[in-house]
Amino acid sequence: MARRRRYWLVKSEPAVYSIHDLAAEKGRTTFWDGVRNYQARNNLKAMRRDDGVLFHHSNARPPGIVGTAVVVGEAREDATARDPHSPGHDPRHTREAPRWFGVDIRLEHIFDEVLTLPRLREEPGLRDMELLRKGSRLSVQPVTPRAWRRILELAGLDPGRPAEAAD
DNA sequence: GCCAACGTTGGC
DNA sequence: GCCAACGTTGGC
Repeated sequence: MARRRRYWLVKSEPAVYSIHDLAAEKGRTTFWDGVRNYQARNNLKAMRRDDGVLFHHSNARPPGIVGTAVVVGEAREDATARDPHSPGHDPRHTREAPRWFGVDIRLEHIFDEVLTLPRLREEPGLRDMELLRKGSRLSVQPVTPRAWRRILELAGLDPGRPAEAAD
């Protein structure tokens, strides 16, 4: 009955919103909003409570994966799309017919060291990651269980809950 | 700062 | 429906 846990990766520019900003939030939890790409939005909508999230710093020096979070609430309307003063304002979005969504995530771990893109590229097992594809821009992307486990190993963490254990 | 990659827009 | 123009992302 239980759905298998899924894994995701979200990007954020640390100058805009870093993992340390997430750490400073009440309950270390935030509503992940502002996504304005349909594929990324569809990934947000596919997220379920307890899914694992890799937190990536883009446009950073160095860019890389800096920690993990967990999905604590499923997709709901991104009200910033209704705010005329928001850069993500979209007049096609209404409360009644929402077009854009966000999810609630809670910080789990901040890695001791950034897993930089060059470091990740050294890993044969991670070659297929969307993140490492040339020109990859998708800001919310799926991660395979295998990649999740490898990345947590590289970060020196126990991959945690036995994600692949019998349901 | 450069620029490749890619999504979106809008004329036709 | 096509596709050129344009804007954005994000590594380097």
